[in-house]
Amino acid sequence: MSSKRPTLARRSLPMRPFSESLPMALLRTREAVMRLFRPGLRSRGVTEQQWRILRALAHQGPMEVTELAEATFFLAPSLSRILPDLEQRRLIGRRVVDTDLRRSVVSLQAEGLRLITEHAPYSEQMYARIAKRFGTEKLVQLLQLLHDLETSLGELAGELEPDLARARNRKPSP
Amino acid sequence: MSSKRPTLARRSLPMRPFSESLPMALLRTREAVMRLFRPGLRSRGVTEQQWRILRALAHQGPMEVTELAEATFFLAPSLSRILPDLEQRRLIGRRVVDTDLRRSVVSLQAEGLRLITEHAPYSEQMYARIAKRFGTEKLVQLLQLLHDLETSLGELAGELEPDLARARNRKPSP
DNA sequence: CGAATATAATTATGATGTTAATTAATTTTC
DNA sequence: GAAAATTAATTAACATCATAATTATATTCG
Repeated sequence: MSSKRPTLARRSLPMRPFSESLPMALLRTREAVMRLFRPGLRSRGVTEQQWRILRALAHQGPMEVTELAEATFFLAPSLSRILPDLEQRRLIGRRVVDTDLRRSVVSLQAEGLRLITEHAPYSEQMYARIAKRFGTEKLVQLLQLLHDLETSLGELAGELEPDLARARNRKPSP
Repeated sequence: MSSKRPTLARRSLPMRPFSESLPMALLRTREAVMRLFRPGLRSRGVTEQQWRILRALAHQGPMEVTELAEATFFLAPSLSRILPDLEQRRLIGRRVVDTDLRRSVVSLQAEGLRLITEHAPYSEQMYARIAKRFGTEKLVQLLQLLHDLETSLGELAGELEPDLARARNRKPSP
C-alpha cells in the first residue's frame, strides 16, 4: 500500500521560470530594502506606512485626503484608519474645507516635522550606504527603469482596459 | 477665530524627494504590474498568493512547507492558512514525511497542474505585451539590477546586523 | 425648488502579513 | 536513556489591505 504516487510532470511548462517573475522580483527586492529601513523607523515609533504619509506631507505640503491617497499610494480606507492615530499623536493636523464640508485638508504639525528632521539623516545615511555598495549609477539606472516601466504599464493598462474588465467580471470556473 | 495657522516650513528638508524613494518606486511598479495580471488570475478563482504557490510547485516540484515558504517568500503562518484551502480544492496534496513526522511535503495535484497549464498562456501573453511595450532588453536589464540589488542589500544587512538590532530594540521616544 | 446623481470620506468585511506563543516531534548532551 | 534544547508547523492576536457598502454633502437638471 506504500506505492509512491507518480510526481506530476512539471518540466517544460508553458511559462517562464518562477525566478524570472517580475512581480516576485519586485516584492523580494522591496522587502530587502525595507529590512534595512524598518528598524530605524521603529525606533522612532512610526511604521513604514506612517512614515510614507509624513514624508509626503513634508515634501508636498498640506493636501486633501484624496490627494494624499494618490501621493502615498494608499487606498482611501487605509488612510481613514491611519490618519486618526497620527492626528492624536499631534504629528499631523486636519481641518475641514469650509467650501466643501466633505473634504478635509491634512497637514504636518510641528511634532511631525520634528520627527522627520530628526530621522531624515539616519534614512539618508542608509541610502548612502546602499548607493555605495550597489553603485550610485546603477541605483539611478534602476530608478529610471522602474519609472519607465510604470509608465509603460500604465499605457498598456489603458489599452487593455476592456479586456481586463471582461476578465475581472468572468466568474471563476466552478 | 478663523485665522489660518501658518503652514510649517517644508522645503529643503534634509532628505531626498519622495518621488526618488526606492521602496516607494518598487511598490508602485509592482502594483502596476499586478494590475495587469490580477484580473486573469481572478477569473480562474485563484489569488495572487495562491498562484505563487502553485507556480513554485509546478516549477520546482514537491517541497516541504519550509522550502515552499522560502521559495514563495511567504512566512510560515501565511502558508498554514493558505495551504488547507488549496488542498480542499484538490489543487495540491500533502503527505507527512515518514522519517520526520513534523514535516510534510506539498505537491501539485492533477487539478493544480491543469489550472497552471490552462492559465500560463494568458500570463505569458501578458508578459510578452509588457516586453514588447517596455523593451525586452530593458526588462532583462531591470531583472538583473533587481537581483544585484537584492544581493547587495543582503550583504549590507549582514554587516549592519548589530546596528539594526540595536535600533530595533531601542524604545520609541515617549 | 427638489428629486436624482455624483463625490469625499468612513465603516464593514474578509483575506493577508507579522510577531509571538504553542504544539508536536526530533536531536543533543550528559 | 532521559532531561534539555532545537526544529517544523500551526494557532493566536493584532495591524493592514482590498473591495464593497454606507454616510454625509454637493451638484445637476427637470
